Amino acid sequence: MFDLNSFIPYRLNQAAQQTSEALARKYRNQYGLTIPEWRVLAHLGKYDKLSVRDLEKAIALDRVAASRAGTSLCSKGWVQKIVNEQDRRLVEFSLTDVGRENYERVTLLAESTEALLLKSLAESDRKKLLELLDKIEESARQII
Amino acid sequence: MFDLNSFIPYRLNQAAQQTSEALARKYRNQYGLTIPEWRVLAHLGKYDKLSVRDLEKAIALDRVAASRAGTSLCSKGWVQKIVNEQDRRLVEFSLTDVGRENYERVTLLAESTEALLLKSLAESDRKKLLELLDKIEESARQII
DNA sequence: ATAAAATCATTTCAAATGAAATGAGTCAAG
DNA sequence: CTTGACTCATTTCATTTGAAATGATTTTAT
Repeated sequence: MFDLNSFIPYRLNQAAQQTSEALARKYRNQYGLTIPEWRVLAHLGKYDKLSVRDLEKAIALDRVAASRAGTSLCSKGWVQKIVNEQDRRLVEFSLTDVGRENYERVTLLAESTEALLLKSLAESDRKKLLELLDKIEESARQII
Repeated sequence: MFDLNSFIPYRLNQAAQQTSEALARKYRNQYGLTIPEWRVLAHLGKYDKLSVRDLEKAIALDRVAASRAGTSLCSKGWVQKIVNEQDRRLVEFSLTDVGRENYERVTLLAESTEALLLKSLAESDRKKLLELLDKIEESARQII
């Protein structure tokens, strides 16, 4: 008998949704941040300068969402947009000083929330999970 | 240095999205079915009679989505709605004969697609993954 | 018995989303 | 050079989504 509760795609969705909601509540309550904004922030913290296209590729936001999240972070004063002088089609997003400070804080919140999510898992489980997700994503990409 | 790619909530989202998209393509191409419709179908295959409220609780669709998916399956002729005579607020959804036939077919497609997703995993990995997702979901529910 | 509160499914409407259109800039071929 | 094909970010607009409103029914409290 088919059981949705042991059907991996469904369970991945459930787990993703539950964890995203938990995280989203934290970000929203403490920083008024959405998940797409957080992703842009997190990626800028690591890569310094990124165009909308870079973001689209790197963090699985479509370009409209990436553009909107970046613009919204700009209006918070956390991010600045600078047109690339070599190629004036490109808009480079980067963290402001305030953005960098908040990046540090939000990252701590993200990490502590992740720790709560993983509290009943061993460190080896975390590695194992990432490895399994890698394989599943790889297979998913091959399905037409 | 914080890395989004080893951040569990992000990776769960990625994996869920990739697998859902792969599945959704299959359902849409072969049966014109959406994911919410498939979930309702799958659950009706197992539980026979379900109200919108039952569906909401069981398969993580809000009641609007559940109602819409059920109604849409009705207009395909796969599902019927019958008002419960004991409690006339309740609308019981159940599979028609055609719906049951299609349930069998779609379930096979779901299982074969799942097998493709898991092709590089051992059977023990599948169990392990479900166990890890259980624990994470449980923890997520506890986060305010 | 009756009124108020609660529960149910659906509808409505405003917000979120994303595909296609737009406008700006670059590249490549002649 | 100049034209036409690309590539980029943003805007637009139609669709999707879900919170709140609605209308129907049941339960609870008096």
